[in-house]
Amino acid sequence: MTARPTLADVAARAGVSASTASLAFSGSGPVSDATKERVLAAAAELGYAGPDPRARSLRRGRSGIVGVVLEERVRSAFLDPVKIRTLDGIADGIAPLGAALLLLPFIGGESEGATIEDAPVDAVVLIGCSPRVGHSLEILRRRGIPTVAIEGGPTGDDVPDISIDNRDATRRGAEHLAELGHRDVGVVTLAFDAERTSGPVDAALEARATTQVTIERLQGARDVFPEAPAVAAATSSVEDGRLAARLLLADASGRVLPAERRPTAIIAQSDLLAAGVILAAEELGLTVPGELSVVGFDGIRVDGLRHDLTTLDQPSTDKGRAAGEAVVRLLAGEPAASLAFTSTLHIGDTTAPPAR
Amino acid sequence: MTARPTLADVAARAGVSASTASLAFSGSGPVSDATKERVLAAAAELGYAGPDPRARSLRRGRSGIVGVVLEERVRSAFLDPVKIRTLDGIADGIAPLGAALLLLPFIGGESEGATIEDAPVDAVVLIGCSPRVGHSLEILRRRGIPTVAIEGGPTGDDVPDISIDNRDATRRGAEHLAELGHRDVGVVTLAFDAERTSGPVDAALEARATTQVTIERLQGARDVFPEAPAVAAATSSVEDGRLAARLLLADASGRVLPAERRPTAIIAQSDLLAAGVILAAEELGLTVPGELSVVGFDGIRVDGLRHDLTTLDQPSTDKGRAAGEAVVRLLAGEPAASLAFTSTLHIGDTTAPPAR
DNA sequence: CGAGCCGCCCGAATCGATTCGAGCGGCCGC
DNA sequence: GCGGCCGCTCGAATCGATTCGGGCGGCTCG
Repeated sequence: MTARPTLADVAARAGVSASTASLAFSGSGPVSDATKERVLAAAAELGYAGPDPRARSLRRGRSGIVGVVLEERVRSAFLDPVKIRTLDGIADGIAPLGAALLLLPFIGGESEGATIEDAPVDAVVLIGCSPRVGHSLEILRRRGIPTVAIEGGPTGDDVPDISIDNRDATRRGAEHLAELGHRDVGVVTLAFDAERTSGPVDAALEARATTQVTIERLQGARDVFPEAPAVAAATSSVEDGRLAARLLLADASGRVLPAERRPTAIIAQSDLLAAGVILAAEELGLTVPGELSVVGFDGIRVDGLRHDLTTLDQPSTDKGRAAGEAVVRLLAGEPAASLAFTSTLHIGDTTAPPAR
Repeated sequence: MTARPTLADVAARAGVSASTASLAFSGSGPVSDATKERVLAAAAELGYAGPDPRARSLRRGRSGIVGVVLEERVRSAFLDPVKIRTLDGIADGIAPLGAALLLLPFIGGESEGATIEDAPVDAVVLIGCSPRVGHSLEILRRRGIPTVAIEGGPTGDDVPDISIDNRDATRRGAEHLAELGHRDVGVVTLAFDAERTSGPVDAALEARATTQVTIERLQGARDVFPEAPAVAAATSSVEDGRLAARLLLADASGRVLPAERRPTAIIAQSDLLAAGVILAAEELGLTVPGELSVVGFDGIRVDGLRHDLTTLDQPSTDKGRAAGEAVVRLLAGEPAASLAFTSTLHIGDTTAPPAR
């Protein structure tokens, strides 16, 4: 009695065949009420908990699960408000499927268990801003799993990409700084490559960049400030923003640079990075926005930040929802197109005319 | 060629049997290097993407997936910082498994797809503070799925429960108010039952309560203020906190009650509710903490709240991690015990001596 | 009264991989 | 030179449910 009862056991007890028992459970086939009742009664007596989802999904070819690839440690994804909003939107978008969301860890780790190469999913959403999208796409294409990307960069015709106007939006932020009178502007960027190389951005790094978002946003800044020095942060976090900003504002020994040798404004490619930039500035005795203006990207509220950040407000939830809806369409066999949203410039209290 | 190749196709092409091909892939069995290479080559030519996870999990009896039951809409869970911290901890705790996390929607909806009764999971974590735990437990027990609860209330010996000192902690918060001189204290509670009945709490509602956390925290408040009136909120949100607080602070027409007829302090059972209480107070023209002291529970930072909330800081992440570790132990066939953490009182700027 | 039809149930194939025991050469040792 | 052992490969059973075609008995209509 240790083994869990199977449909066959139930059928035997009810005195019917396994096929009939199956029909009785799924309710679809032509089964007399009396028989169905007998099967249900037998199931109750045996403590049968319904068809095994593993067997069912093998047979049906559908598992009712949609994967979400976070392309980084699950835990750090939970700490990123943009990701959470996006997840929220995805959950909303796939609601008509009634499917559950499987959080897939980044690949390349030493994980034993479920990864993108090996998970029972009907479809997958790649949440980008990541250098690994290319590799993931290849695996999914090979497995023949319908896929939707969010900020995936160039994905090919078979994979709809939900994105925003990264370059235009950043340019609008840069123009806002230019109008205030800023001329010396620095940029703190997201990661460029899979190794998440951090530090000053040079031509070599730009050349081997694989993250579309980083590049587009940098281009937007360069559209207005072609000479702007840039520093890459390893991750989108307050701490890495702080470290990157110090490279723009202080010398090697950690002393603040003289006013003529440091930027009067910094464009950060995420709000978390911007919060780190502000933190670094204040640590160095610089006031914001008096001595340093800061522009972020995302439009989230950063926990613990005392400022109303000037930033580019992007519709994260809408992006997620659109991705979810695209998944639904793909699973229905319909085509799904790529889609681009627009961000709006929110002017807070972290930007002002430069002191000099 | 439309059909995806199977292991049998690969085996045929490599000129070996399916069993040998399987061994070649899993790498464990005794297969000569030459054969393995031939199989791998054949797989590459055919574009075989590895064993089908559905078939594999049917045969192996393991899916490499751990379910997390949020017991409410996925989207609202993402909006609750406590849940997110807990998820973060769970992801950390099950890391040695390399398993992915399946977000299971609350049950009872009209979902077509994966739910707790019907999802290919190896184990499940129930995240509680919810009235539905009892029902969920029953289903999982029936299915024979190892389960760990977080704040699940009485779960039975087979299901470890990870909890905190709800009653003691709330009592410490209440004592803090008593020491400040408060005598008239109100309580805004979480939901009591599956219907999430909101409004004034009476004996009848308490009698049919199914949510352990709500009861324990209420008891903690009553330990110090036995007569404290309580109002239940439908969900742990700022808005529902606001609505509940108005029932304690205003009359039916929405006018603020005279000082002698309203509490000088309110104990809220979550920080989000506390934020709503503060919002309600300010809307009614009451100052915090001057005319109303507010105590929360959780120790999160509430987005947009301008106060440093006095609250009971609970180790949400640690709770999640402990739950994850318990899952690992259960899956290894080892016993896992229940565990209780303790919260610490954080005194912020929302509590002060009463005005009168 | 007989043919046909309809409703209900059963058998068997199938989904795709894993795993255990058996078999088959070849090589080593006696 | 022969028996035994070892290493590799293969067959077949199995995991548990779904599904399709067929068949059987009863009812209806001609």
